[in-house]
Amino acid sequence: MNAKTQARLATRANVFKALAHPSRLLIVEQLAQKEHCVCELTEMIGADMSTVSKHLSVLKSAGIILDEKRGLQVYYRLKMPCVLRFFDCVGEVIETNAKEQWELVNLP
Amino acid sequence: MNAKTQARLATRANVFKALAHPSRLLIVEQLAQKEHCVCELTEMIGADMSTVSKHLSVLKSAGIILDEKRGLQVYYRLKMPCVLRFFDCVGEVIETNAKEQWELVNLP
DNA sequence: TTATTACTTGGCTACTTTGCCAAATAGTGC
DNA sequence: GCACTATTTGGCAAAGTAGCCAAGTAATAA
Repeated sequence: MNAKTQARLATRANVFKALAHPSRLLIVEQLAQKEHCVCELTEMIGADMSTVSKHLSVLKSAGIILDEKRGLQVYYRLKMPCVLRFFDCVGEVIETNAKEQWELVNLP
Repeated sequence: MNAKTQARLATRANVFKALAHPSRLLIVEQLAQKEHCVCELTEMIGADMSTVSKHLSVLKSAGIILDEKRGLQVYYRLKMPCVLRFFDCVGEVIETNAKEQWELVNLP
């Protein structure tokens, strides 16, 4: 594998890494509905605000979300709505797995 | 956030986690073309075979790929081709980021 | 200016992931 | 049976990630 391929794969892997956390998926789902300030997302997630802020910065660095300061609050919104298309397939993968698990237990 | 939502998000995050590594992305890309045995993938990735085998087991546990033993070799193939749809959007995210970086440097 | 609110950053510990090596397993052929 | 090849598994050290607290920054308001 050459250096260019290596770099391309690492860049792509970073986008997946940014989405590979339950709290960050919740953030993306919520921002898909409408923009939210950090305090609202903190409330939903139920973690320390500093923790949520760090999750937001991971998503922002990956280029998935955007921030805008308005007064004291910082509002975040989805920058790349195409990531939502991922979710259908992920759901499909999970359903297939669940079905196979079920069939393993309930043998005919 | 209730326990059910928590569980749903954790399950989904696992699928993204499985894809969040350059070597595993290469594996998915290659298996999208055709099935490959572990030795071929090891050759492409250029790591220890035990390392590649562990990457394959991560993808298999996530339900993304399938294995089939034929003689001495184990052949892997893509089980959920829908994950390939992710790649277009990831490419879009990366291009947008790159363009913005470029504009930051080359101010008008 | 000081106080207050909303958020981010630094620092630390606990936990997880990665990758190599060595050992174990499973087929094949003699 | 034995040797050989392809793959998986266990164990360990190094690197990376997550989350909390405390300290820092920035906007607002008194």
